[in-house]
Amino acid sequence: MSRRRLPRSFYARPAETVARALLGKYLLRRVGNRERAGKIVETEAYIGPEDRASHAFGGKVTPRNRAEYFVGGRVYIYLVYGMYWQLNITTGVEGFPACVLLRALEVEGKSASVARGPGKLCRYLRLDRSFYGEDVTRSKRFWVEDRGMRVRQREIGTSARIGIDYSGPRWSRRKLRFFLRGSPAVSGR
DNA sequence: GTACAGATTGAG
DNA sequence: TCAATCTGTACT
Repeated sequence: MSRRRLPRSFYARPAETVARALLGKYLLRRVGNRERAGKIVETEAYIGPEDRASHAFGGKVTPRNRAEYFVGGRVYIYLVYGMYWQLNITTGVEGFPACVLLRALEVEGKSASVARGPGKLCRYLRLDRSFYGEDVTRSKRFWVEDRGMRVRQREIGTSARIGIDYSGPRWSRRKLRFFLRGSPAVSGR
């Protein structure tokens, strides 16, 4: 099986494009001499300073969200509800705040629910604050691989993003969530 | 300093 | 339906 780490150029595109393109790719996490891997089946795009649902709405910069402005291919991770980590990978160019939220993985040989949902995804891959700003194009402990899986457009479902009702009708309804139709690991209540 | 809500989850 | 649990942010 071909296993190619995704290069910087993959992430140097609009968040919406990258969010779609990440479906069917694999997240790899090295823990000691073991690896944990999972196929990405659900993502969301946060597309820039005009996106009311984004932590960087209006160009806001804080200690927590500054990584969202990093060049495409770096980790923006933060804690929600005081207990769950949320993994994002930045997209586009340095200085423009856009990213993709990784919401669910399908893990071979494991229950479909093991990494179903952004909090559980981070728990399964053991990702936390120490990965803040990690460069996934270079990191030895965390990266994304293309294993040659082809995803057809019609296999991709879209919907409004989850949990961002505070962002107003225009942005909360926009279809910036992407998922592989039929995957048992896709979240949703 | 204090109050409050959040890109969620699992129990009841 | 609700509480856990804690940080960033707004406001006193």
